[in-house]
Amino acid sequence: MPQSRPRIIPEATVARLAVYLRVLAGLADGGRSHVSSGELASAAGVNPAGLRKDLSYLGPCGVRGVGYSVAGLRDRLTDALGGERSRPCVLIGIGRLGSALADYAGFASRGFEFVGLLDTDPAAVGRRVGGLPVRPVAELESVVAETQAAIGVITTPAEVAQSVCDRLVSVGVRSILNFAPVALTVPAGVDVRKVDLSVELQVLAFLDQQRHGTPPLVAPLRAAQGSAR
Amino acid sequence: MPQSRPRIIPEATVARLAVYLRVLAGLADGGRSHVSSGELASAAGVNPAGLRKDLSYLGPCGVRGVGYSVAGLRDRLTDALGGERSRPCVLIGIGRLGSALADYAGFASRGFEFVGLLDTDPAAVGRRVGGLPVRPVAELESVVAETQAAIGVITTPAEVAQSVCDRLVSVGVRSILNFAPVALTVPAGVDVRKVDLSVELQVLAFLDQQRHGTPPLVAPLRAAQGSAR
DNA sequence: ACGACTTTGTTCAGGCGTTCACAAGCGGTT
DNA sequence: AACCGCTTGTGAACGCCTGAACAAAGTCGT
Repeated sequence: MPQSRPRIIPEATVARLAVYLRVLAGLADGGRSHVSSGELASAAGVNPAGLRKDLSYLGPCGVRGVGYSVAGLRDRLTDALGGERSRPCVLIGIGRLGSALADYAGFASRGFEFVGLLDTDPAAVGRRVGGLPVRPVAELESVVAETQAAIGVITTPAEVAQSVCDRLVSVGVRSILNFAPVALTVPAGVDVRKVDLSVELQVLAFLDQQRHGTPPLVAPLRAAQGSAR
Repeated sequence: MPQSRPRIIPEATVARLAVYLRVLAGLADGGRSHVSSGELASAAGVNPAGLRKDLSYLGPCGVRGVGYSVAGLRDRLTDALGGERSRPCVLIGIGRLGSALADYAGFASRGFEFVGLLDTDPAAVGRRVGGLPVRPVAELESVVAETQAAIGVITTPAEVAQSVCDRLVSVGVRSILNFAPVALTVPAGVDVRKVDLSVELQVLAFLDQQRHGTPPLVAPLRAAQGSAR
């Protein structure tokens, strides 16, 4: 028997699998029973061949000549991405961004449930956000212990992000989503993903400048060089 | 003399340059005059050699044996990423996430200024968010024309994101940052960057399950897989 | 029942990004 | 003035991911 199931899946593929899953959920709601790789790829914004390669990491999921069963593939992807069980998350830093995340419906529908909201600001503590009371950040350790939170989301100012991260790790959180604009250092065995909104805008600005009207910007020290394009 | 200046800069490098710039700004505030690649790389969470390679796309920026001038490198990066001029942005979809972005201080400090906030909800229109009044989305075209907005940020529900995107493109916006969970299709010459919060969480969930739930299946040839990232 | 069409799954080559290792260059010291 | 240590900048190898072509397989029509 081939034990080819637990093939290692590239991280880039995992991210796309999550996108496919969302598209499939929409198709299932629309009553579709089958999809071709071409249609799925177009809806997800990727290459059809790449999509088939991504899915092939899960083993054969489709029927040749027909396509993929929407419900079947959805279930298989759900499984591969961690099942349907609810994943408890704690969120530290209930500012505007934190509040927005706390009651973003897109999380709950995918099995991510916020079970703890923490903030240092006494004015924020006690407020209810998304049906949950904000608690003082001093209770971080006890909240994680009570709720068995598996994922920590950091939306604090940059200065305190590392200390919050350290405290999360110390009580057993191994998955961290970081919105603070700093590079967190964590011990091996802990996964950190960083979302950096300013960087996204700055990449767009760079691409626009590069493509559009590239003025011959040159360092004042060196002589001017042509800016071909 | 080599005229190697307009080397193409990989997009991944551009994203990291933005991170270096932020770290340098912090160092400059702290009064530091010089940094080594090692220290900068550690603060940015990347490999020192990779950092030097990234910077080398801009031409020689450092002094051998000494390091990089904090102020000098900061200015050079600022220039490379589009200068210091303010970039006007419009934001469509003033829900909780949109409101959070609208007065996020991190954008303004990097030259990104929201000049138009748009929403369909009549209850939202007229509210002031971050010192700017919310206007009806019907005025999208005129707002972009008035303000010469260069970047569009979409935080609408998924269903209307494509139509908003089309309208932005039709009035000349060439850079779009999309928070809606759909793949936008745009004509050539338009750049779209997508931020997908659910996907980030789902990747974390997958990595956790993979590491935590399957010890014996996959051969741990590379033991102690560190996940520094 | 058979053939042809459709669509998947896989294999192969190409490009890109990352990492390591070394030579070049500058400042400080004797 | 020359040497030495330190740091940058770059060239090359490695691995990963992406994109395209091909074979396998199942279904529909006749």
